[in-house]
Amino acid sequence: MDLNKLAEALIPDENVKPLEYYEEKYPLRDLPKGAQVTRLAPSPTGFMHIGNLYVALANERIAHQSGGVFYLRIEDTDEKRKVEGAVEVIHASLKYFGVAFDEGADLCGEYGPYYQRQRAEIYHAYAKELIKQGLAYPCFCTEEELEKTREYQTENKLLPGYYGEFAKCRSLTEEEIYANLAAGKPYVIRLKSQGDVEVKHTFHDEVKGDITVTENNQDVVILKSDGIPTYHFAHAIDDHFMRTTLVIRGEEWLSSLPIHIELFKVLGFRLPKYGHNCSIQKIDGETRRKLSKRKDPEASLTFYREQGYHPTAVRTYMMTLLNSNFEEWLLKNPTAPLEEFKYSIGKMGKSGALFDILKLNDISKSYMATLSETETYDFLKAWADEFGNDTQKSYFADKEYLLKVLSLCMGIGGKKRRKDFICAKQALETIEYFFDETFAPTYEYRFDKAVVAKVLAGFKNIYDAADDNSAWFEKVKTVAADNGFATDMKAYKAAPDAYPGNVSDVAEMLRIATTGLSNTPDLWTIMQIIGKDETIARLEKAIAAL
RNA sequence: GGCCCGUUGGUCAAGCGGUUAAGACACCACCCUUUCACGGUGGUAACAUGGGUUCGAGUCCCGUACGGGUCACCA
Repeated sequence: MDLNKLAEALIPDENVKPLEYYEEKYPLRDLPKGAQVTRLAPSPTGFMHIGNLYVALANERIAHQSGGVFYLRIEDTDEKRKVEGAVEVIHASLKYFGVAFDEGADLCGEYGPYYQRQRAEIYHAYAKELIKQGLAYPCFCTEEELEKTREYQTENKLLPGYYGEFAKCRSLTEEEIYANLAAGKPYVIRLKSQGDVEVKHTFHDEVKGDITVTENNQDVVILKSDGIPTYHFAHAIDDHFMRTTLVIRGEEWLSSLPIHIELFKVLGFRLPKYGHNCSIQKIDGETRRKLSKRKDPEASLTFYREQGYHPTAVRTYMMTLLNSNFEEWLLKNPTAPLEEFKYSIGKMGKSGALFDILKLNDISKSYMATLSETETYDFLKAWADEFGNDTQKSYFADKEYLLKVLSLCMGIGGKKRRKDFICAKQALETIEYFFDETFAPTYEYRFDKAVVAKVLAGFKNIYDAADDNSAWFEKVKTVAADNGFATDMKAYKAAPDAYPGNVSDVAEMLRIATTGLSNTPDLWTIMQIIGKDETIARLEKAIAAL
């Protein structure tokens, strides 16, 4: 068979350039020794998974730490999954979490285009070359035919797929091929695999260590019937010409690694290094599974923006999942920028980690406690402007008042900062009681209504907004004593049964009455902030509600 | 089902043939404290399982179980 003629019939020369052209156009990058070129290559589905951030962060760290390049390539070879505006979503959401690309889609760069659909010519040039070499061929099999052989294979417990004797179109005669073409039959281009599944090699994965990989024997499709490459083929071509040195990607790719190895080999390209990371999982009843786009809101990056998690907190949490020695570093360098941490690919977990929102919350709280009240104000305001409801937005009308509230809740000026805020949404919800329009208490006391009534009334009668903190507390004690509650904690602990309760319990009643909550910052300051009239009004309201 | 990967407290995890098996989150107790927090101290709690190899195994080997991934003209 005249392979040159076949290649020309399938992919005419006028549509492609000579191979040398591409090698010259995309030269080896001039980078310092040891610099890594990494990438993120998502499909433009418009949905950004937390796993995208995870793997993006890993790639970004490696590239920038080594003085290399981190770029964005859009894998838009699947028409069905494409969504308008998806690339903006990718940029916007990753940028929000502090991940920036050096080059790539919608940015400048010498190795583009960075959209795979725009690179058709390169794929065609190399597909043509493989055809010429007899390493690829057209396949006219229909979906039904493929389905039938698959059924036969499963029935007979054979390895399913298009390979060896099942690769019917491998042995098409020249006449048959041209007849099919003349008849206008749709076809794909398949790799003529040279591999043998019985042959195993050990392969060094940057994350998993030494693993065994079997040779590929599948005649995988490299060009679909619409002339668009499959992921596998595009991956080999793109990562070669974009001069990627290290591919960190999800472990779902591990099983197609043999295909990629063969593809790089037949194309004459040098294989990049690979690291396959595990996916983030979630416990669902008894079983753990991947965080699911459909079932788990926290799988989506937009979730964290909507909840108002600080991007740095999310990034910090991702780092703890990404590198096992990160937390230790963070403990020693609590205020250092995350970039100073020496990220190491070898320290990535080998097994899938469970997503732990409690841990995220803890990290968030600690991070929020490092902000000043004005930084917090700005952060909360930005969130409220975008996601808050109207009442939450109204909190920002009186900046001075809000700042006082924030400074109290954050423990500004105290010896140690409070850690009341997790995310913007939760923060605005916890300060609701400072605002009349959102003060909607459900009073839940741990004491008899009669006792509570006496305590509240007693306090109301002697309350004076002019009292300082200690004078104020003396009055709390007075009310406590009047109702038989212990005012001396030591005495109380020595004989707890001798009293109905202690000052702490009295303070709790007052706290619930004025805020609706049993857990708030310093009560005296709260009363100062909401003011005398409001304090009295709330006490009266609470008494009336009993 | 075949192939590949994995399995240390509830969770994230150190560990690289000899350790009282770190640390963090969560939980509990106590301390500090004029109330709520913060903080401090301490505590409960783990090497999936059965066989080897070895003077000695969480660490090496084999089997079993369980979990994950994958078997497309999707990425």
